[in-house]
Amino acid sequence: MSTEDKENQSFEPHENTVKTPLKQSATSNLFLAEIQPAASCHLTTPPKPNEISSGDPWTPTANLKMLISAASPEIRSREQGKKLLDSRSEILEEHLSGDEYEKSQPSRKEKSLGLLCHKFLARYPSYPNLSKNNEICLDEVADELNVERRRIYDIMNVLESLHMVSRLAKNRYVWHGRHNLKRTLQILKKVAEENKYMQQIQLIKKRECGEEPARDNQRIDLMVKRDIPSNHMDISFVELPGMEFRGASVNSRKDKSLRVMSQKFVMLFLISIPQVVSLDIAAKILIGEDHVENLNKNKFKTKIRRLYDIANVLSSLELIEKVHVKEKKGRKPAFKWTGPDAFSDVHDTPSVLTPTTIAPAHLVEQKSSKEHCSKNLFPSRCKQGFTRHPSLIKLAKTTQSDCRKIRSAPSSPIRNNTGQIPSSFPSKMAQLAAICKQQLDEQSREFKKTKLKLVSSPLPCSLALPPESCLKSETFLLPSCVEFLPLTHSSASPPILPHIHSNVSYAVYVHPSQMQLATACNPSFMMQPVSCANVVGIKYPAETSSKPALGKMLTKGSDISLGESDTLAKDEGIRVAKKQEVSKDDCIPEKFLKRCQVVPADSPIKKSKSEEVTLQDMLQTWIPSSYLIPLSQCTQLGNETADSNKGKSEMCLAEKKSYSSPADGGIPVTSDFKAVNFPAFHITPLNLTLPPSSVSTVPVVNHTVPDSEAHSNLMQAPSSSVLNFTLHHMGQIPTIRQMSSDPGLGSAHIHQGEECVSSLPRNVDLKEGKASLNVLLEHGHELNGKPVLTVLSQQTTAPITSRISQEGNENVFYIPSKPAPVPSSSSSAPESNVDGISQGTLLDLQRELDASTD
DNA sequence: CTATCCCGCCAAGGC
DNA sequence: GCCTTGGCGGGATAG
Repeated sequence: MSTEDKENQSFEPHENTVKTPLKQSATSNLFLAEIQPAASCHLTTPPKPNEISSGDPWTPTANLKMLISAASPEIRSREQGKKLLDSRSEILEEHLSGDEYEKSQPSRKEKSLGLLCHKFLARYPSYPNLSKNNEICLDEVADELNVERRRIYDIMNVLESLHMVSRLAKNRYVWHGRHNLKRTLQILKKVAEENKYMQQIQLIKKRECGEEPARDNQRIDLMVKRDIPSNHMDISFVELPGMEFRGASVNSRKDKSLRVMSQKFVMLFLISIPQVVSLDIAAKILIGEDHVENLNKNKFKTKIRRLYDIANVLSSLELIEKVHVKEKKGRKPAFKWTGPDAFSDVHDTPSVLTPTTIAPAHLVEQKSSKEHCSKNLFPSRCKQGFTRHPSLIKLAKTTQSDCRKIRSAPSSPIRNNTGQIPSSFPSKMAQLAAICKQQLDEQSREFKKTKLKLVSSPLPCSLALPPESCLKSETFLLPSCVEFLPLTHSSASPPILPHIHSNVSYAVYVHPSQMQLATACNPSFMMQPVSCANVVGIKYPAETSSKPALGKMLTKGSDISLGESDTLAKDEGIRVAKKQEVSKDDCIPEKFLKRCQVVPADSPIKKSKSEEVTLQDMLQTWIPSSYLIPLSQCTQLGNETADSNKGKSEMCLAEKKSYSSPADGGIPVTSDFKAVNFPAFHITPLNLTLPPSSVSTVPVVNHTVPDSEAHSNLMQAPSSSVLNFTLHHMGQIPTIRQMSSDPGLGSAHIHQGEECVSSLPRNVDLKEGKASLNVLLEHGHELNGKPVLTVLSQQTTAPITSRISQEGNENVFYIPSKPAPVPSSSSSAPESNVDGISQGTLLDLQRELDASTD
């Protein structure tokens, strides 16, 4: 805590604050001093004057402390800090009379857990940038807030119960903010319902208010146990799917009762109507679940104490607020839920709980997560701790390994990115500061949303939205910002596809790995990377030419299954121009193989033909990390699209969507969309000098990749591809027409199964390109006369060398392969391959295709 | 007086 | 054995 912290706070003039009435100022200053020891000395006062002052005889404890301090430098430094305060205390004591001194002590309130939590929360944004380092070092926090670590643990446990933080390692947590909150609440509510908490509450209320007011707690306990399904007892910590394993290895304690208690407490609110829970009822319910046969007053008292602790934190989170309920006996302390509403049925809220664009295999994994969750919730009567599903241990290790990798990357603490409240505030001011801080965060987020809209980068609309509302969305999304950064890096991203408009041509960006994966997993779906651009032609089945469902496919949400895609592949004859010749063993990640196993190609799940299998389904299934790039109307995007999508994107943003990465090994992850403008350097591979305005019109949402970290994020590559692709299309990049071939890329482009080539290309050397483009053309024909798919990928570093040509009436287009790249270049500069398609090429292609469809 | 909850002891368990 | 973590309850303070 230093001056820099003050500087980035809007509460800078805290000096004035301490000029409050004298009596208050004493405490205030002390309070200030307590959390800001570096502050001017005249304001500082010791928090613990009675402790170990130099003249006092040493108590055994003090002696021990000294010994410990001597042994551990860290502790020593901590103790020195304390001593400093203590010495200040002495000094102050000398100058103040006993009475004054007592008054100078920070009041109990100023040391409350709630206030501490406020201060803690003020340090972090409610909705942090998930791609940044959001680590929390407990030592630092404790130091800066000038509290014992013990108190921080209390806060962390409650926050952890809401998945606002997760344990990363010893002494380290990750701040998630409220990104997970709604989802957590939904899960908790569902668990509460399954757990019949409502009945328990009613039962206890009946006991209290009814004919047996004097029932002893034991009797109630027995009643509850008898009336409530037995399997609810000993609910373990409710994990959030996708977060099960975070730091699991360091979650040594199996009985983190505060976390569990906190969750249960929250559950009570979520299922209560009205959402008011009195402490004693909560305590009784919580005790009841703990098999406390020998329930006694002390147990109850202790429970109440803990509930106060939890309630304080929840109050700081503004999830509950203190109220009093009046009863016969008088008024009882209670709390009212003021947090967001949670819809209990997770199935009904796919946009939140269920990935909207998940691949089929992921559904299976998600189910596993749910099972895992319920396993923890209902651990078959034996007390079960924080356990890991055995089948996912390996994945967890991978994830953690990735976590470590990420953590090892240069990063700085986020401490200052939101500013801190100057600690030198009276409690009310500090609370106000915390609250204002949160509001500012909110405003900041709103501002980002607005900005996002202005750059015409609409987000994918919620599945809950009527598809029509998104039909005009000319945007596509880059990989979603996986909520948990390590996962983001470690796994393929979920496919975030735009709402496909049948009248719009699309290109599909496929991540190189996905290219291989898709072909490996389903041979019937072949893609051909066309050289530098890795343009892959996908033949869309003719049977689906009447695709009314293109726009509504998103409504299927999580129902998208392999079966659909498989049906599509088999029944409707997906064919691909070429199959990339790749050794599966070489390039198929284990995860994906797993997926393939989980969902065999012959999946019996089939959909009736009446139910349209859509292009998007197909993509989601086989190219989970693909992105649709609308080819048409790009030039109109600037205004119309932005306007038409303004509201939609807002709506989309309003709800925190969670998507699961289909390729992350089954660990569902959530994502949060954020608009990030293309950093200028994304364009650099082309050596373009684009005015910001040009970039701003690019209807691209590139989230998760902060500019500063783009270099380390795999997902940034698509950005450049996409951007340049769009720029090509928009004609902002001069056309380069070249013929080339691409023997490189380590993958041979074997032209096979090409049934649709109706004419030979002018340049025989470019059969590969021809095949690919031929398919492309077919796409156009079959989707309302528009070309639909061009699959872009990026694996090369060679410059743009492609060309499109038209082959008479057949409209056979070429995107020839590029010249053989330098073998070693394939891994050097992924962005430079952006140039895969010549600038005017796509534009030309579009024009020609448009013309051909007339 | 009750309500509230700070405080820190001390044990569990990991390294 | 040290350290982190957190259960726990005494007892102080607020109302």
